[in-house]
Amino acid sequence: MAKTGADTPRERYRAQLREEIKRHAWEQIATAGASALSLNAIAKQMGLSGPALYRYYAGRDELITELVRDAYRSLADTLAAAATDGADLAGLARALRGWALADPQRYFLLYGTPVPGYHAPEDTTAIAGEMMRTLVDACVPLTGDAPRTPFAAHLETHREWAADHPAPTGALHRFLTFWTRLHGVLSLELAGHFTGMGFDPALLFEAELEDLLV
Amino acid sequence: MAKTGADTPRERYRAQLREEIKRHAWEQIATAGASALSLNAIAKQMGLSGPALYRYYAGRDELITELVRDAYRSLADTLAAAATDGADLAGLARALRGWALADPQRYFLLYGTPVPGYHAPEDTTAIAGEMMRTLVDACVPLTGDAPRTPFAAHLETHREWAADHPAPTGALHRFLTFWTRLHGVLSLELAGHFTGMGFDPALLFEAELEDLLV
DNA sequence: TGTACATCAGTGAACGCGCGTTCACTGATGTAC
DNA sequence: TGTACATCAGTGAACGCGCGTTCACTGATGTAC
Repeated sequence: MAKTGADTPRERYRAQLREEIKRHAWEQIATAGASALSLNAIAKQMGLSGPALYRYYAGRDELITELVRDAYRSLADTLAAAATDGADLAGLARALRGWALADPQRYFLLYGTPVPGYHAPEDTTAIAGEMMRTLVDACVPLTGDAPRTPFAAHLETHREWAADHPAPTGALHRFLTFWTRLHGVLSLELAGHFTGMGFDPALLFEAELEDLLV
Repeated sequence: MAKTGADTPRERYRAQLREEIKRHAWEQIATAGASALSLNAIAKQMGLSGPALYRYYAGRDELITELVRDAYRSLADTLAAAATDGADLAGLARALRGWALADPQRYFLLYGTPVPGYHAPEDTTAIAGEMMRTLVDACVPLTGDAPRTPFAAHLETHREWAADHPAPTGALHRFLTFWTRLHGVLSLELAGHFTGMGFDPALLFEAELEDLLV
């Protein structure tokens, strides 16, 4: 019997209940937004009293932090899995879109309105970095002769954020445009700014993607 | 003396106080985000008791609605003013960026995480439409021979949203990419997703803009 | 210019609510001999 | 297999808080004659 490890029945039960709490939390976020998330409401929904949840999370903040971490983890894994399956940049883009559409509020928890005071914990930025690496990798094969724009020159001397990645600067530039452009279409779509306009956001997304692959 | 019109001293005072309330509301939003906006807190900040504000706004919702309207109005006016001053599409883009940077939370109030239940009142969508018209207008001179992409074809038959605007479909397409791409860079920048990466977001914005003008 | 009345800004008390969180406790589950 | 003890999940009461909102009121400002 390993002394470490979470495999006593009680520990399994604990882990299971932590998951159930998070499931209800996500439901609540999807329904009313992250700012409305309430421990008491979750407890009620689970048929428990409010204080019971404090056995599983130190407080509201810890729960939210874990939700953020899980969301980053899920997105990073989704992209990594697609890449492992041989997806090219277009495939990754569609994986991203699918992930976002599956749960818009989860997307907004990562990329939506920031809470002025809040700073993400260390490890989530590490996951974000992992994600970037996956995407930059997918950008490398597409990098032909990069155009000499002022920004390209600027990047040449400002690429510390990709210090652990030997990709050509052109790939970094492509990654950034990939990220910002798709985020642009996606977030406006998810926020409902296209509703009532009549065109199909999926096609706009594909058009932007097309432009990105040239 | 016109019977209509807001020009008695009392009415001027009323209007003035409504403005002061909104000023404090914006301050509070900038500090803690829109979801933390509280009438009581505003009252306290102004040296008034809570209920006093009900002389000026029917409630929290009415205040927020007016803030949203004002934000749309401000952005639409900023763009329209730039256009009147002879700005081209690049000029409008920079006006947009300036407006966003001046008060990020105001930008996010319009384009950030949507509150799942909320629907904007009629007139704000009208202002949004006015804004689009300004931008589409600026796109017209740039429309050369539009490429025959699938999305361009789709737009050809799905352009009711610009029904009152005789612009060529190419201009509509350009407007959409203008909007989504700049929003992409801007919102990631404002949300702080570039901090710590080392490069200058302004240059990335300019690079995207450059690409848009070709 | 002065008086009588109406308007209206702002107050303080109160209501009901839900929040996060603490605490002392009960009762069930698991462990050791 | 049975007993004695430790662990720990969950409860209910309580605290303090701030919220939006209502209500009956006071007192100052403006209007009419």
